[in-house]
Amino acid sequence: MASRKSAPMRSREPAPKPQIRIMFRKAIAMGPGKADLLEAIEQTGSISAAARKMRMSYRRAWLLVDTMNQCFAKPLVATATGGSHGGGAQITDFGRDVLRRYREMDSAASAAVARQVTEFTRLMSRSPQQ
Amino acid sequence: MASRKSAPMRSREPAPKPQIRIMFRKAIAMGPGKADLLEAIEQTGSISAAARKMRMSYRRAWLLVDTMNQCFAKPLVATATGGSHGGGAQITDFGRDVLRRYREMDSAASAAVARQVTEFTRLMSRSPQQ
DNA sequence: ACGCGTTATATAAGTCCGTATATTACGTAA
DNA sequence: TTACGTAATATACGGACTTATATAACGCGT
Repeated sequence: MASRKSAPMRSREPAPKPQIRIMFRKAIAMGPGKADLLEAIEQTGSISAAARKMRMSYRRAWLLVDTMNQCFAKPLVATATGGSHGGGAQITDFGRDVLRRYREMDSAASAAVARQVTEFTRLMSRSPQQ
Repeated sequence: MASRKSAPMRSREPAPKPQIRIMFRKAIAMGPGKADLLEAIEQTGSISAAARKMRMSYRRAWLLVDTMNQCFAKPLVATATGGSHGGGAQITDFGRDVLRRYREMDSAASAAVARQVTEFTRLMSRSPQQ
């Protein structure tokens, strides 16, 4: 038998949804994961707390923030070391603007294909793969 | 210094573009790469020739086809072994319909966010990262 | 002075994805 | 019967990504 690595595992219901990814050269400047991370940083006030909330390693979260900050004209996240709580991170006004624009694009794209996605779903498999 | 794996390498101009990915459980049932592979199979008549054309291994192309065929209600690609040319693969009528619908969704989503993407581009970095 | 929590960085280990390669099965043509 | 090109499958290897872990720097509170 083949290794079947590509076979879809049963995990959750089919949820076809368009994804918006803003590419900058070879890097993903903004996408679903980075947008969620930005919101988590805004809510928690630090990269490490956001990472814990999103169940990812601090290193990965830091790299995602680093990529975002480098891809855009100005930082989306401002960080500080030391202080009463050891430091922290906050989303900048510029970052809030980028996030808002991204969410708007995501909504617009989803709305534009909503009906087609529904029709598409009917074409997909129902029986569990062996 | 950090490993900087996430830093964007200079390769080509920024080309922000929304990507449509149709998820089926944890697998990508249809996306840009699979759509292109379907077209290559249609043009060449075999998985192996399509793989060569797309500069990917036969194994990868076969796995992508396997995933597509398992994610949908009916096969998108029909294969045959043996015969005058050793066999081959062809896109089914169902596959053509899925591909057409996917292309339509992709166009609709791109058109819906075209202007916002243009504005977004202005927010991105211009200087090459160090 | 010391402790604390975070940023920032380095290193090691494991996982996942991809290519490369080899093998078998298959059906038609010569 | 043999040769041929492809599908289908298995294994090994390498690279990229992810986590885990450790360490240093930092600045404020006690």
